[in-house]
Amino acid sequence: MAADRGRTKEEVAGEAWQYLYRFFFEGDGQRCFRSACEATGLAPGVLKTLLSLRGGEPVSMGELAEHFRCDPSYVTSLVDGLEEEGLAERKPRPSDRRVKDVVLTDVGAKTLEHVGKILGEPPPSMAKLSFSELRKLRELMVRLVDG
Amino acid sequence: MAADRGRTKEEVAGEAWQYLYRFFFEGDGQRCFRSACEATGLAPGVLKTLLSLRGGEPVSMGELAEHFRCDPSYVTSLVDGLEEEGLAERKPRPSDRRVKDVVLTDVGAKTLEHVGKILGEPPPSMAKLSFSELRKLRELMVRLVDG
DNA sequence: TATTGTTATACTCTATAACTATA
DNA sequence: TATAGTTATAGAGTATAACAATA
Repeated sequence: MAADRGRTKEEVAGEAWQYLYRFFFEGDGQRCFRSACEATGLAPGVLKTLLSLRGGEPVSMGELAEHFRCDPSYVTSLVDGLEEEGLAERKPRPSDRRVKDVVLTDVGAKTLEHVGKILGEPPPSMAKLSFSELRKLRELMVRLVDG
Repeated sequence: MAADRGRTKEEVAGEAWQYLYRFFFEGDGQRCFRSACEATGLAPGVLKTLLSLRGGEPVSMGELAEHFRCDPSYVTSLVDGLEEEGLAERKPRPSDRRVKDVVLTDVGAKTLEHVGKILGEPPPSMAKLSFSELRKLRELMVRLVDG
C-alpha cells in the first residue's frame, strides 16, 4: 500500500467507499437484514421502523419521516404495521395534540432485543478478519457513524 | 479499546457489523446510490443491473437472477429496462440457445463510466477520517469483499 | 422430460393530492 | 392561516404460476 504516495485523501476515500458499497449492495451485507425479517416474520419496512425506536424514547411521526427521508403518508402505514403487530402505540403529545408520538410496547421492546441479537450476528465473510482487524474496523466505523 | 480483553472475536465482529449496518441503513450510505440514479435518470433497479455488467463480460439472465437473489421474472423486467434505455442487449448464447446473454452496448459502457465517477464520490462523512485511517479502512474492506 | 426465460397477474412498497384536526 | 398526520389512490418494485422454446 506504499503505492499511495502522492495520492489525495479523496482518492483513497473514494476507493474505500467503493468497497463499502460493494460489501452492502453485492455482498453479505444485504442478507442479514432479510434473515432478521424472516426470523421475526416482520415486513422489512416494519422492522426498519422498529429499529428506529431502539432508543426507547418516544419518536413523533414527523421525526420518523425525516429520519427515513420519506413521505409522512408512508410513515402512517409503517406505524400502522407496528400497531397491528402490537409492537408500538401512537400517543398524542400533551403539549401539542397534533403531534403523535410513537412509543414501544413491552412486546416491541422484547422483539427489538431479539432482532438485535440476529442483526448483531455478523455476516460470515467477517470471520476472515483477525481480532485486531475487527477492532480497527469497528473503531473506524464508529467514527464514521457517530463522528 | 483495551476493554476488549477477554472478549471473543465474534463479539467484536458483531459490533463492527452493527456500525457497518447503521452506516448504510441509517447514514450516508443510502444517499450516494440515489444521487447516481438522479444524475443518470435511471431507475434504481436498472442502475443496479447496469452495475452488475461492469466487468464487460456477457452475463446470462439466470446469472443475474442468482446474483440478485431474485426471481427470474424480475430479471426479465430489469433487462427490459436496460434495453429500453439502449444500455444493453440480449443475445441468445450459440452453444445453448435457451440462455440469453446480456451484453453492454457502447452507450451502456459510457453510462457505466459516468456512474462509476458518481458512485466513486465518497459520502461526506468519510472526510472525518484521516489519510491513514482511510487507507486502513480500504484495506479491511478489500479483504471483506474479495476475500 | 428438464431447463431457460417470458407473460400475466397480484402483492408490497412508496409517493402525491386532498382532507381532518389541532394550533 | 399553518402544521401534523391520515385517507384515497396511483405508480414503482418484486414474486408466483402458467407458459413457450430449446435441450
